[in-house]
Amino acid sequence: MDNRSELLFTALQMFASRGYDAVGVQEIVAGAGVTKPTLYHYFGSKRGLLGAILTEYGSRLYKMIDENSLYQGDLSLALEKLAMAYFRFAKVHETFYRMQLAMYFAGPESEPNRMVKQMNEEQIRLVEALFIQAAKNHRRMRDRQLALAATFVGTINTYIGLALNGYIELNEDNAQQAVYQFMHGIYA
Amino acid sequence: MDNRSELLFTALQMFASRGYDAVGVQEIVAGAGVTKPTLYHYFGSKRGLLGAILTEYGSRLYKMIDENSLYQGDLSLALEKLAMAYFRFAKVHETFYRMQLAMYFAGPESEPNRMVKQMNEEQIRLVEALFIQAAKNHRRMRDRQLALAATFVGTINTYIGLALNGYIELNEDNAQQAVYQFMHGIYA
DNA sequence: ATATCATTATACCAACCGGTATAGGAGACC
DNA sequence: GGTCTCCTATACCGGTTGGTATAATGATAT
Repeated sequence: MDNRSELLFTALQMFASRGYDAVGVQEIVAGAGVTKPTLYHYFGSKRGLLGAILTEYGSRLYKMIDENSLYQGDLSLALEKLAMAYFRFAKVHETFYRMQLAMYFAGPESEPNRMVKQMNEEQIRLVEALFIQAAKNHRRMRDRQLALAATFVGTINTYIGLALNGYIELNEDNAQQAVYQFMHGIYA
Repeated sequence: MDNRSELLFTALQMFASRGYDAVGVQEIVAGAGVTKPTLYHYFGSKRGLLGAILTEYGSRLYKMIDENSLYQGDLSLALEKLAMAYFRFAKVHETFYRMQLAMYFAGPESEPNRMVKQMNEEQIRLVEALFIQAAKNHRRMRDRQLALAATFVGTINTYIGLALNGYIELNEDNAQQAVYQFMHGIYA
């Protein structure tokens, strides 16, 4: 693995387990087996390194959403597929998902939060597209698509958060339950 | 306000908005209008300061749960009252709730996370008591009370998290919706 | 009056923070 | 062979980190 990837991977691991601010640049380069100028050559700054991580995995996340938000008349079915895809993504990229979730809830005046929030908004916008499609058949959803998308992603993240802390598992049953709960919320 | 309270309040504010690690001890004492030895006299360390914050507000949180988890035959009603109490608490102690939520999702090897997790587990244990009471009438809930309590608190926190980020409001409607969703999850 | 004790300030510590100036090595192109 | 460009190491920067040794303060108890 080249030095750039080594740095990305090492930093992600450390940020996820101990937090962005608690990890020093020196630690990262030591863990990656390089020296500081190498890091600053590729990423320019510590922020830049985090940005590269978010860009790298963020694009995969967007792609995942895009490929799994196909509405074909059955909203429950579409959401179940999307929920399962989210669960799979969180399992495959567990470290990244943990880091991203932590930063989403981090202090609103912290750099990590600002950066992740952008990613989250794009994410919600993509999910919103699904609800906009579905709104053609579901009148009650009109003009609420953004809030619905945010709530849906929030629900999914609740489950993933619980799983990351060992309370539940990310299986098909829980995906169905999440969607079932969510759908009842819509029509309530 | 005495120096101890001043320090507690200032630190809470700063931790919530920028994160535990991003805030220096020097900054806190400057914000509180005192000097370092004062902080170390009262709290012993930066960790100790965080611990004091968690103890102070944690006890209020426990008290709130205790006073609002009375099961009298109607689980939905009990959960709605509890959800509303949570919402009120999060609104009154918004800064604390934001900080606590951030730390709950923070890296599992970070000190703040370890400290907050203890509080969270106690919290869930208290909510579990409500489900244990209710399980006498609801057979399907037996042996699942802990997971149910965790999921319920998770659901509540999702709503509070969404509200903290401006997506929804913490009103009675949303409390009812949260409980409604949650209940449908139970019987699914 | 004096001893006691909690509280607070001045001044300091080594270690580490993110970041960089300089230069050397390596492969590609001419 | 020379030179150009990309990459990386040594060594260093000022500033800040969490934490502390020492001593002065001021109120209280005797």
